[in-house]
Amino acid sequence: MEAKLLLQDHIAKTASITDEQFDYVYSHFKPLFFKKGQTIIISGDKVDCEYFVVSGCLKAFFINDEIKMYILQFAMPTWWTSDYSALYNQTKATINIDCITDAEVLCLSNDDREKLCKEFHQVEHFFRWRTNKGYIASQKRLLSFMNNNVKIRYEELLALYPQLYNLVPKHLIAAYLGVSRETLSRLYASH
Amino acid sequence: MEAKLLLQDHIAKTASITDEQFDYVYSHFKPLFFKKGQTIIISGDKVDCEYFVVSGCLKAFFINDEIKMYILQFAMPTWWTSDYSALYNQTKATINIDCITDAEVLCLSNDDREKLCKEFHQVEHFFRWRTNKGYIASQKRLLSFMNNNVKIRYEELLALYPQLYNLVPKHLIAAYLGVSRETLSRLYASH
DNA sequence: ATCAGAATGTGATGTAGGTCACGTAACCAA
DNA sequence: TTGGTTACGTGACCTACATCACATTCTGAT
Repeated sequence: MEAKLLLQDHIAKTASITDEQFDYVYSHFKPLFFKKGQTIIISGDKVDCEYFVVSGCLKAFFINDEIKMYILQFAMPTWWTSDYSALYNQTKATINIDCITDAEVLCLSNDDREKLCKEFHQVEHFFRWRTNKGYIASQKRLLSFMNNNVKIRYEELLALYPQLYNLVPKHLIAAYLGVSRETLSRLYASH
Repeated sequence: MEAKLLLQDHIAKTASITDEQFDYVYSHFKPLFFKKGQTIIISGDKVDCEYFVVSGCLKAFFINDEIKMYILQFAMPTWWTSDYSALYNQTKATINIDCITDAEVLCLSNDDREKLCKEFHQVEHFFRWRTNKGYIASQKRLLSFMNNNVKIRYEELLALYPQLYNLVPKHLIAAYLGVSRETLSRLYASH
């Protein structure tokens, strides 16, 4: 689907704004096209924008000791991603975001988001709900981390995102689950 | 501090509303007083409200297999708590909330929150930011879970909430860290 | 004051998952 | 086509933490 329509549909699910209002809102988004492997945010960067994924798949990840990688989020179409901690607190990025596949995203600056939220009550409403869903999902994942072993977490992940299995290399799935690639590999083996 | 003032100050940090507006907003909150050990939400309940802590300390926790407890949140004064997943999705509670100490809370129903958000743009603004901060904190805790061992997580927790050490029993701290009480005890020993 | 139930400490032992090492297969790019 | 990088599997071994068992406070209700 075209970027503009995808975003409009996405917003329409939680907020009612007119076509004219949406045109204005949309004018603040900048379409960007990335190739597989390209970097969007690197740790240490200044972070100005958040990103709405139109197509492709991104990963938001943290690198520890220059060695281990932990994936915070796979960002698929209609998902939003950024280093929100850096974005809202105006600090340097501590995580990285790059492209697992070729990707099209819509970029919205922090200033523009706040401006739009101020101008349109419905836009503020939309962003409240979006964040809310993210918060609930994050709590759920945290609980799963504490409560479930790797095998169950792996099955949960595949149930939630069946596409991932064929889309992203297994060692990235391991990095999302917070487990070594060897352990994940042995999990398959035992079926 | 008095409940009303505490809430007003808390909201004023992110949203500007007049005294008259706040009086109206506040009229939707119901003050509740609980004794140590009392239960606020039990798994399986219908969840209608969220709670703003005025004094005391609550815990939001999950029980697995009727045996193991995992603490999602210690709720201290000016914190909000509820089973947000159940509250927003209108499903039954999957977590419990009870009182670690005597506590005073202000109760706000889901319907009233949505009503107030609709009536006052600034209230919607406030709740967007509150949720945002929660989301960022949750992501940070998730990362810490993946990245750090128990000792570091324990030190992080005490750095963040020094009061906890004397306020809550150690086995609850263990349940927050997602570790057995024995392991936590041995951590102290090694100093 | 007393007694039951929490909370805490500590040893012995088990285990999930990490780390290291090595091999093979797939995928580009020149 | 070839050579290099990335992905993936698998064995041997290690370690952080869980579990179980029991002893020792501490605390709160009668």
